Amino acid sequence: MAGTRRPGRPRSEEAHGAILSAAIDLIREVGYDAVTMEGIAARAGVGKATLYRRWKEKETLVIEALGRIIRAIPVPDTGSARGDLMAMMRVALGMYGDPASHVLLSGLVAAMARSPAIAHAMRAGFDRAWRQALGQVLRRAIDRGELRADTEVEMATDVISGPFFYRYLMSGGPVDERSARELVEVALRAFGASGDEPSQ
Amino acid sequence: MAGTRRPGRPRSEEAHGAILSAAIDLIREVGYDAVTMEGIAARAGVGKATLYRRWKEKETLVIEALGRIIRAIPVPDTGSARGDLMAMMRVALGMYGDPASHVLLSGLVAAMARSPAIAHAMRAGFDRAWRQALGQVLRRAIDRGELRADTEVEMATDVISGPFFYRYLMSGGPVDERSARELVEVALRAFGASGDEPSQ
DNA sequence: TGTTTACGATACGCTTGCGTATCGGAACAC
DNA sequence: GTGTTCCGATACGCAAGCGTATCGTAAACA
Repeated sequence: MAGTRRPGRPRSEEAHGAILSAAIDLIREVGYDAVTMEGIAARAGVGKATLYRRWKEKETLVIEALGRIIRAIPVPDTGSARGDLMAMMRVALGMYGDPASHVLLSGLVAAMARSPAIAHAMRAGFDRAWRQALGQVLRRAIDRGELRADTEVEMATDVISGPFFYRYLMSGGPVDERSARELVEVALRAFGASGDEPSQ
Repeated sequence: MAGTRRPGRPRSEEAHGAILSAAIDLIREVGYDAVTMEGIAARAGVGKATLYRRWKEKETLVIEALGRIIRAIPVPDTGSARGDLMAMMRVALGMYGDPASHVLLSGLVAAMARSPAIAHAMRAGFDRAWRQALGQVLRRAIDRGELRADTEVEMATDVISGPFFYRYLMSGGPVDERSARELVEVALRAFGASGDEPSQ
């Protein structure tokens, strides 16, 4: 398998990358639904045939493109639950702070509702990376005794993640440093070990 | 103004309602983006001209249709913060429980990102009705001393609303009675007046 | 050098939805 | 009745994107 080599001109890695980049750019600009194969080809500077030689449909192309922009989220270790949670909130703020994220995220959320493959890619990518990092922060805080021993990590994760997601996509409420601090204090009150007094 | 009456056959109220119903049905089935004026007309059993006589574009038609399905949410009054919050959670469960809500909600979320008019209609409708009812529940609990006097109602609203929204549209986590109870207990620990001990 | 495959570009027929126009008939005011 | 407007239905030209096919050229291997 590894050594086999097809005759003829090999597929261009450069074109491959340019197509995936163009796809992501367009999803950010016009949203998933409005992205067309023609548009991707034009943006990437390649012919349509080059796209169809590699992907049968937009869906699989986009799934591969999503894989490119998902990065592992580094798990912060500041020594305290408060510091670690604020570090996680800043990761979220970085994502929400990019104006293009709105069209990108909402378009993909809509696509998830209609395409199980897109839903799987998003959950196994973005969502998983985020909740793994946050889950590790929470479990470490539980082990250190900063958070209640009976903390349900899944619920805590969603209590911390949900409010900004909801504000960003629905209510339009503030998604900023100040709200992040509020939210962390709320989480510490909700899940903090009894006896701990949240600071100011 | 009020007494003026145009000559000729009046516009059919029946057709008007049929069109709006058809629009909502289609948004639930295929999502906002995939809804077409032709599809709405066919589903409603009217001619396309009847649509264009009343609305210039899909956007304004949908906004009027949204107005039809938004209802005021009754503010529960069970006597306790826990009971009131659970009643509110059951309203949310009712909405999320309908499988068609997924395509409806996610499609509209995507449309909000591209259309300020849709965004306004959603925020002034669904979102406002929900957070007004929940806000009233929270303020009453604060007045009764069940919740901390310094509770930020906006943050509390989003801490309670966000997790299910996030699970429903992104992570796919459980949105059920059991999770609702967990979430209410979390909120009571986070915002409960000091000294109060959350039951079980 | 010859063979093979991919390259960018472009043309093709096809489908879908757009928004408008037109039709005979129906519902209202006068 | 007469005039006016709306009714459902349908035809129209237009634009966009689909997926395929076909150019001549470029890059690999034998």
